[in-house]
Amino acid sequence: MRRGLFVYDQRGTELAQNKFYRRTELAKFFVQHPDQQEPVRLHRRLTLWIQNTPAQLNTRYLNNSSSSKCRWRDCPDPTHTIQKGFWRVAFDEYSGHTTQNHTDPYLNAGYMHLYCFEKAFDLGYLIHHAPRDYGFRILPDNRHFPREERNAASLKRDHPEMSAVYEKWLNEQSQRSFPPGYTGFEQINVPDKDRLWSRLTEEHLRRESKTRDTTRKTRPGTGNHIAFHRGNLEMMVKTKQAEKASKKRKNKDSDEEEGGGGSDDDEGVEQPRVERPVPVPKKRRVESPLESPHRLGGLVSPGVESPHHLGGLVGLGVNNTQLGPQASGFFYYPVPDNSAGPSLHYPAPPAIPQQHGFYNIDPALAASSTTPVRPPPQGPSTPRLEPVPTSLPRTRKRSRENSEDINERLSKKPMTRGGADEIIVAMQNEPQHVRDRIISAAPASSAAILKERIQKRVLQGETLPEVHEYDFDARVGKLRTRERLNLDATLIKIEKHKDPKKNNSI
DNA sequence: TCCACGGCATTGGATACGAG
DNA sequence: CTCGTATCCAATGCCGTGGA
Repeated sequence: MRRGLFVYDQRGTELAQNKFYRRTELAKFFVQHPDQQEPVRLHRRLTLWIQNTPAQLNTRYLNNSSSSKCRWRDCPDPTHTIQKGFWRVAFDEYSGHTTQNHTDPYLNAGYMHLYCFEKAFDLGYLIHHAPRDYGFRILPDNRHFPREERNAASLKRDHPEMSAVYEKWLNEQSQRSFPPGYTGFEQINVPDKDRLWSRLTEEHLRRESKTRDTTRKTRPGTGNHIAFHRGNLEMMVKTKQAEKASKKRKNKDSDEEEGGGGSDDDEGVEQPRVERPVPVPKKRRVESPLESPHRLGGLVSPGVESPHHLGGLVGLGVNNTQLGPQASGFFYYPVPDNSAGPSLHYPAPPAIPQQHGFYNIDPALAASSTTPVRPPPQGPSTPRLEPVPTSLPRTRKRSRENSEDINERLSKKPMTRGGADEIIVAMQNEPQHVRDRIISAAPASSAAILKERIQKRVLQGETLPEVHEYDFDARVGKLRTRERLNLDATLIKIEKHKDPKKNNSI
């Protein structure tokens, strides 16, 4: 087995950024992880959650928006973005822990569009048979987390009726029959209306408030929204590409007109335009025909793809000639909500070693770089107050992050003198334009306190940038006299309240 | 008081463009 | 070439308003 196929990020939690996988590779990941036998992976209990794509949770991921990319290499979207409104599948390798909320439920090994999953695999078959045959589960995400206010990824987030849609679709799947040796990792041809992504999207659109629909329609825009593509990722991508090509064409036309162009028009005869080819994304390897049955005859055969295309699985012992349902139409139904099938015994998670937050699955193994340790959530509410370490080279990104953190501090009212001192330290490593940006975003009252503290520290002999190097006056000047007096009085009160012994000492 | 509705704000992704 | 910024667009959340 090829080592290094599933490389994790530095924290060992998530598949490496910008790494995308072929169908066969994903199947390997689901069925038997290359490192399954290693001690660090003993806790691995893979569950694929069918879920909503939550909004405003990028800060919860390890690598912001990179974490939530679709991991299928042949995803129709060249950017692999799973946009809000699309359904997705989360690869939760440690579901025994996340379900109990002992680990952060938003830190998963990876994600896929549900659209892509259904295009790449036989979802209906795998939901029923994977627990017994392959040792992983596929479940609708209906979880409630004890330590979360809500499950923003829940299938039922917007409408509880989504569960019924899922159940209905699942029941329909049980009517299907399969040839011997069927693995479920085949690509199948099914009309869109019979895909789960379509059923869920249609129900979602049917149940959404009129307001949302009206808002969508009245907004200026291209119209390539969910009510148009209805969850069809390929349609969305193609429409977007066509719009882009059209826009470029228009721009080119107008440029030519402005520059006295149009001379090479064919005698005024209107010719059908040829769309410009959409640029191929970089670093995307050209696949061999064997890897994609679409390239073989243009279409997947109406039946199923030969399991031989899944050559990698044969070596894993998951060629399903023995495991598959010998009696066509037989379906194995082990998966009511949140339960495990008979072949899946998920042990109770270890005791929680701390009152709050999440914990590492196996602290003893945390030192290993490949340990699947889930770090505490990178909550947006935890501002970094330290200055950027001087050992790291200063970059625009770091400066921006630092200035954002400082601005967050500055926005907290009222600011104390101690707080102002911390911010001054944090700003020291930043160049003037960054300091200006911080100050310009600060409330006038906070800027006033900062100015006062800097003046005091300079007078005490500290080597700080001169006060005039901070663009305070624009901010402080906005404070009227009465406001300044009020601020001063408030400040004194705060300082007294914080430390009565030290009051008046500043 | 509750609820539906409508408007606006926020957030995040994509992209073009410019600076270093 | 990389990184940062500005802008546009879509989805979603929040909040005010008015009617029952």
